[in-house]
Amino acid sequence: MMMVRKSKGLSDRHIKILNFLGEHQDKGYPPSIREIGEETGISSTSVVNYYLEQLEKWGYIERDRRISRGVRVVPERMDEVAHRLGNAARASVAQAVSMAADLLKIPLAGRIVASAPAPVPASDFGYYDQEASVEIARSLLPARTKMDELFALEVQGDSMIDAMVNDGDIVIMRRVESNAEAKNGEMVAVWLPERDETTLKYFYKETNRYRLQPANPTMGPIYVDKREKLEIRGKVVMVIRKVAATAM
Amino acid sequence: MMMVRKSKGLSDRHIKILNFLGEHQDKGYPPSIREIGEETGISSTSVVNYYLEQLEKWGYIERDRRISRGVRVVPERMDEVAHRLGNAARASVAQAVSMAADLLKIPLAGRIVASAPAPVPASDFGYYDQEASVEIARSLLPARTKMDELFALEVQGDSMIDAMVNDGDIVIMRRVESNAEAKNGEMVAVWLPERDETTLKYFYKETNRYRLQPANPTMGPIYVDKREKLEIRGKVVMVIRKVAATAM
DNA sequence: ATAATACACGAACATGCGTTCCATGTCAAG
DNA sequence: CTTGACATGGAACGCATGTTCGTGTATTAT
Repeated sequence: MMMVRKSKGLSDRHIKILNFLGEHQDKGYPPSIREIGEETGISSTSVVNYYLEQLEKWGYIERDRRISRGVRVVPERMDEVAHRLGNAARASVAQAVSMAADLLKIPLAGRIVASAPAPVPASDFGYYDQEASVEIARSLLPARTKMDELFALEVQGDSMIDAMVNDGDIVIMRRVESNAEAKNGEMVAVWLPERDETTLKYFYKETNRYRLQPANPTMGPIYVDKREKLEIRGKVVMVIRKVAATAM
Repeated sequence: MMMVRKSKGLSDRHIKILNFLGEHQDKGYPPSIREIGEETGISSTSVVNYYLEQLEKWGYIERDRRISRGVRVVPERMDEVAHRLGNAARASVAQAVSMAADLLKIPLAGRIVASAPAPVPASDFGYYDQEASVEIARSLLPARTKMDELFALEVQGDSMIDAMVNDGDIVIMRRVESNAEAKNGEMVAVWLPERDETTLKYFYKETNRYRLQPANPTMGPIYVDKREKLEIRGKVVMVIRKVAATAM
């Protein structure tokens, strides 16, 4: 009689480690044993090594013992684990697999209008149907941008001219989980529930208020008292305008 | 502000190192200084370090000094060097795996300012081995766009706000051979020699004058008498704005 | 000729980082 | 209760690797 081996292994710690390895690929180099331990709450390097040896034996990772940070995930086996990871992790893993892609397919989440909150894809969006998507060369984005944080919106109406954005423009946005993620000086899409208004503005947190600065330098800022509700729907990463002949 | 580096300065050893860094990516982790030295025929680690510092200063690689093997190539800069490498190397370096016709590499011809005629690439430029280019997904452009007609300009200064184009924006343009090619309602870059002014406007030919209509609907048109010189430098196809946090 | 640069080497040094060994805790089988 | 396979920590050890420094050699400007 053998012990109760939890149905072939992959404990919570295994998962955490695999997850971290996947996410870490963006950095361009693998993590060290100590970094893995720190991230996964394992204090001893020997324990991390213990798990890495198992993962290697089971074929989830490959290691090069002669070398610092000589560890890498085996992409084929990652799919097998994907359902036990968060979606973000899955995306980062999947991205790592086809890392050669110079072209990012960014889901088009909907339209942004001044009079309604900007649509934001659910953070747990399963497989984004590429029905509607915008393709962007990776070279246009800051290095190390995670594609699973990005989505696109089409601007409707010309009420955002103060942001130098017009009807038909496409804004590429990065999802934010909370208002706190927005740093001063970043351009964000803000929803002001009490005014029923969405605008694109540079965001500045001041003492007792928020300052929302239009991109157009000839226009003045608007101020929002901190007691007023304010919801940041995303950070603006890029604006694309397809210029077509217009009849006037 | 994006500066373009003269390809001068990249010695044979720089190239070799970049090449090796690119090829080594397959292994899943970056090489060590000593490995780089061994591969490129440099016996001293300090010399390798010497070159890595230069490459970092010039923006070809990024380093994390705290970390072993903490070096990574900057993909955007790599294809700039690709033509100096062999084919095999190019594949691994530029990761041109899916470099199908999905991605257009548009030469960045220079800058457009209000006070000078917009630069236009020579119509006979066969090889664009320019260091500077912008990559655009073909899906963003109208079908059947000939890529050899396209070029890109970076906007300098905020004097084109009336066209909803600001400092740092990139405009993708289509070359025109003569003024006659511009049709009513198309947005063009116009050079007005008698006023020493370049502007981006919607173009309309009227009875005795040209009407140049700003993209911003809140602003009025300007009129140019047909006797005045007017030179159309290109048609605007697309405007791209990379939004970055700004300190204000 | 002298001085200033840019390149190049190799050795010494300081850390980074993986490995190994030992102690401890847990739990189920005998 | 004892045993033994696992799981976990912690610390020491030692090779791996980046950094610094002294020195040497061309090339070019003064």
